[in-house]
Amino acid sequence: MTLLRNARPGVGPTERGIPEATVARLPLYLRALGTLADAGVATCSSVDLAEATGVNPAKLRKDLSYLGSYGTRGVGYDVEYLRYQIARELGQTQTWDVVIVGAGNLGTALSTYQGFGSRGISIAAVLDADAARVGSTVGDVRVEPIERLDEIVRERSVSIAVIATPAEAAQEVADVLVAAGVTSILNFAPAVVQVPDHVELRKVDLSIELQILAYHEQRRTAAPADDREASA
Amino acid sequence: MTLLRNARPGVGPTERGIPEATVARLPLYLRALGTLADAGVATCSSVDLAEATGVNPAKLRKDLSYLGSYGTRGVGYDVEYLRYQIARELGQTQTWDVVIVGAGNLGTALSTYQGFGSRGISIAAVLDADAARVGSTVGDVRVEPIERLDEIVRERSVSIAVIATPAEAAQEVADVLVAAGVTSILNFAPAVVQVPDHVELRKVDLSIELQILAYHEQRRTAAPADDREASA
DNA sequence: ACGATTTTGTCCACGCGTTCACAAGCTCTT
DNA sequence: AAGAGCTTGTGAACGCGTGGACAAAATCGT
Repeated sequence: MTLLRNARPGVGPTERGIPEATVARLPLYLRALGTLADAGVATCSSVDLAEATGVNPAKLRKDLSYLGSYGTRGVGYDVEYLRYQIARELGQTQTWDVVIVGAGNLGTALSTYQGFGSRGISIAAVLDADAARVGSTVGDVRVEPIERLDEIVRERSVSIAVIATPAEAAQEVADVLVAAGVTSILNFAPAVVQVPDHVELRKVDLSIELQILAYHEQRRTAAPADDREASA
Repeated sequence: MTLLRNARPGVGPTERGIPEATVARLPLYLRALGTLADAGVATCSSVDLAEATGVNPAKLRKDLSYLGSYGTRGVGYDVEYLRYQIARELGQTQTWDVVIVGAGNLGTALSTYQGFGSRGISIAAVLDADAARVGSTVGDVRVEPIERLDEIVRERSVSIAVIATPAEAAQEVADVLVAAGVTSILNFAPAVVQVPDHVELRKVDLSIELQILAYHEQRRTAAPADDREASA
């Protein structure tokens, strides 16, 4: 009866339309479950997991309920079983080849990030437009020239890419990626990038995050001595 | 008349309680306005700005209306004037000293990020626990030993800090930061960090972002040939 | 075997954010 | 000077996400 969640009317149930907010938290649960498993814990309650992840217990249970009924009332969740189910839901039973465009500090940070491997992510290639960087090695892979981007994406059927270039290059890179068949892009460049509807685009802007913090700091310090320009 | 927005009843107006979602978009508008100003554009409509930022025009107008009535009906917004108003609202009329903990690739990427300066952000110090990194230079500043963290934060009255350490060190670093008086933290370490209520904590997890993309890719490819384990 | 205890799964109410639609208000032309 | 044409600012409806509260269900102890 609660089916038809994200379904367009008349098309039939979209089946397992997990809310975006929930999807964003699943990796968090997965990480906590891994820690618990490493510690030898076999079973945990929603309250345990909630404390380990900083999430409200009711919210956590609701999140998990979207995947199915994997818990046991009165007992809790089997750590390994739940871990597998979340990993499967996130698509981590397979390995995803990811291309990273831009071998600056950020691109290098991503390329050398430990822990992608255990989460179904494999760095297929790192590319850069700067000839001085091409040929050097970051992590396990050699830096390729940007000209090979299209070729590499097609040959290896890469569907996920990361843009870690300067802002000026972002849109052009995105266009090449889309044309080559990439359908999910993570953009770190501080620029608005346009992609077709069928391409999933997420963006992370490090500068914006700091500006948000500065806003809160300003409000904090401005609040006590208010009055100025208040009513006007 | 539109005062008393986020006010708790009986306490009096909280004055300018701008929704969090709006605050997160203001830096985006600010960047676009900078681009327009550089291009010599004196005036722009909400539709222009919306296109430049990829935001719905109505949403953009509502966002700006939280700051005040800075537009002119029938005309649009004065680019320089609006730019100044948003910058002021975000606290960019002053400069915020920021401490970066961790001089790995990510910490280095942040330290060398161009464009913090023009957004009221100044890197006060970069610190690392690895003696091999201490003394080297990233951007303009020398890398300091982690032991000096408390001292530096107190001396320079730093209120904003970035954690770019391995996950294991994150909580300990956060504790030192909070004890030293930091009230806003941006955490890049893949770990759940606990801070007191009065401290603002934002987190960015590069691995989680990629896992979310992988989820969507999986759904995309799994959808056509469905049926498997569907109804059960 | 049965009641006490624990914990899940979910209903429901609330609040925030988004978007539409339109009145208010400004400029420009005639 | 008056109307035509824009564009802002906002009221109102809607939908999503959150969290409290509780019934359903499983285990444990006696």
